[in-house]
Amino acid sequence: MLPKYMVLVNWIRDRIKNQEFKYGEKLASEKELGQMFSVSRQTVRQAINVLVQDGLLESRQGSGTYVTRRIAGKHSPKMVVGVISTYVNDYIFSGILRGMENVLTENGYSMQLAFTHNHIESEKNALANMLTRGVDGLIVEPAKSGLPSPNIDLYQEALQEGTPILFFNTYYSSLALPHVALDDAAAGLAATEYLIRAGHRRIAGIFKLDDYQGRLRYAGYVRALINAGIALDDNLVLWYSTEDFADGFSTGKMRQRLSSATAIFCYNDQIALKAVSALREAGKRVPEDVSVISVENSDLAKLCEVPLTSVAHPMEELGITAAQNLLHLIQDPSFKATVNFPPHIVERSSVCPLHD
Amino acid sequence: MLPKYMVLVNWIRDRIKNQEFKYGEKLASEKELGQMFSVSRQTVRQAINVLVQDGLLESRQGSGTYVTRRIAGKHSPKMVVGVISTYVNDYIFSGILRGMENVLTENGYSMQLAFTHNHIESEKNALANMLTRGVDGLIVEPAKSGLPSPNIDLYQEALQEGTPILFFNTYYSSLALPHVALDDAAAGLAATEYLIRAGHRRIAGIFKLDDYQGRLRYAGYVRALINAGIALDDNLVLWYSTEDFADGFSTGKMRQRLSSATAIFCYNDQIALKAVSALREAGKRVPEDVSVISVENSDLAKLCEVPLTSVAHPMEELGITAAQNLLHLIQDPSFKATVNFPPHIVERSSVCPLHD
DNA sequence: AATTATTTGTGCGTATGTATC
DNA sequence: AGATACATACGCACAAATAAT
Repeated sequence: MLPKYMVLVNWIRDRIKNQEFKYGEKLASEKELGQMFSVSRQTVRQAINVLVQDGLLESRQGSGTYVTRRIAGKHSPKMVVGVISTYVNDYIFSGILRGMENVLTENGYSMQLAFTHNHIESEKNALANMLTRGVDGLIVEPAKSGLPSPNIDLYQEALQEGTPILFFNTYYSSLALPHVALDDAAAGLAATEYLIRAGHRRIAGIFKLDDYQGRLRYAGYVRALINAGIALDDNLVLWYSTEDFADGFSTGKMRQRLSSATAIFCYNDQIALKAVSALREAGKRVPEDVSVISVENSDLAKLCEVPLTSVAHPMEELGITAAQNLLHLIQDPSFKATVNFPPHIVERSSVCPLHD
Repeated sequence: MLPKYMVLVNWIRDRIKNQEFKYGEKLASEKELGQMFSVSRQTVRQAINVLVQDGLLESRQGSGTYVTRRIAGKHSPKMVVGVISTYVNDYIFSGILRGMENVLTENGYSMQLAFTHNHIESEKNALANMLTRGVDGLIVEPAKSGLPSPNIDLYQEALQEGTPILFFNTYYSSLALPHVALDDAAAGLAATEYLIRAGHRRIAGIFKLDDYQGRLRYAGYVRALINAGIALDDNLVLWYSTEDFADGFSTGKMRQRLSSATAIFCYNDQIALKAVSALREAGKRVPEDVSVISVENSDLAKLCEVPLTSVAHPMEELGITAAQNLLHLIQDPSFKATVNFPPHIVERSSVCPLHD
């Protein structure tokens, strides 16, 4: 049997959640509430006290009891932004982090950081932790964005509590939340068109299947082929997952499936380097026999033996934009924060024109 | 006029502060307290309620009211560790971060991160922020560790509040706080001895002056020379600061000062590469004319034109150890957390034996 | 500018319920 | 089973702050 004061607590809390009692609004007086619920004034006070401790209500002697104003009110801003990313060691992430950190500290915010290693369970823990602890906003690179997410309820909960969320690098297509990312479809399109312009027609593609970026880059790749009137050959398309790569991706499969291609579009620099070694094992030279293009433009791409032509990732700029837009969102929840960065190809020496 | 219940609140709070009421101890019953202070039981309850909300007391129905048992400090554990580092983009830091993050999340902690860019003022802000917000412990790479720090009072404040502090990479020699770092003196010693064993005697050194690591590596360098009976030539020693490097360190000075050296010990890979280009501009070859050894063993050292022989930095291991030891310190403030990692030279091709 | 009604804050007395020892 | 302690609940009175008249 729920105590009377708890019944009242729940009644008020529900009404605040449903926006029926809006921020800043004045509650009925203690006497009135007591009459409404046929309880004593002391009981009403006990209920109100719980919600004051919770930070949902604020009592002003002689005036009344008010629903706490979220913006510019007493509901103290924590000045902390939660950042959840997939990988620490990722080359791209250190650039993004640099950008975010500059913007956040300049604006007096500090950053709470967690990594998911692209595991759903870690993401769940990180989200729960941030929500419990309380952050003013979340910047998240979702885990396994290419697959349906079981953490959607946690994201919803955060939104209901008024915590703005901004995705970066990738996003869940099923959630209508803002994101800041490289335009991955355009990147796939541009890279594939680049190969087509160099005369290639048998163009293979290697894509990551559990990240939504992979799907989008694949979509761009397919569109480029269709636009050029080239039939899509499923044998030339290879999908891999986070776990595949960790297990030591077998290059045997690569050699076999890609043997007839004259060019390969690779999901990122890391997999591109794997592809290059696989090709070398098969006795093929890059770029003379097979051209390779990738996405990321990391140090790896610059410094490896055959410097890779690659679609640049706007790391630092992306981090800056993400942080700025989240801060906007904190001020104004209706702010349109989505940004897609157009791709930009950095030419090096891993692609050459096809000559038969 | 203070309300009666507040008088009681203060009375109890004082007694807890003075250890007169100890952790876990049972308080007098509400009725008794009421009689003692000649107030009603309701008033006593109101006072107790304030302290329960404060986390100082805990009421158990049917049993009594108890002083909250707490772990070595004023506040309940937040399960958050603050990490303050100098640079985001630093190659070493991403490895350290990876190690720390793994340990912290495995133990249910989250990480609040801030960067100082090696500026004292940023460090001050970061520290103040962490202390205000409340963290269970701090892992700090101090800024300008080679110079006297004006932030010492903030560190003291944190310690007084019972927040353990662990330094990493470097430390303030004036503060008796634990640290986890590469043994920089031993690194300087080992690297210089390596050059001496290769027959070099005119060995220059380039050191960073505002980081304590620079001083220690210099100390190791000097010791190696003395041990080998080589007189220290001040003309062969070059000092630079964070700001010098940011301004675009002039290679002219380097060329001039180092012209007579046959080998150079460099503070890190970054400055070593600067030195290599300076030598090249002066028409000297590395390693044929001048040998170069550095500290860091970054990707840069591996991938640059003349791969650098370098003292390896135990990045990930250091991060793991730092996080583990901080967690130990949180449990047991008397834990000896200091670790100095022995240096370990990775041989590449930037050093060759002296032949006249 | 002073008054008054309203609203919350403080404080007490009492009664009953329920968990613990 | 009984004594004790906290939990819930009601009623009343007055103080202090606020807002409207």
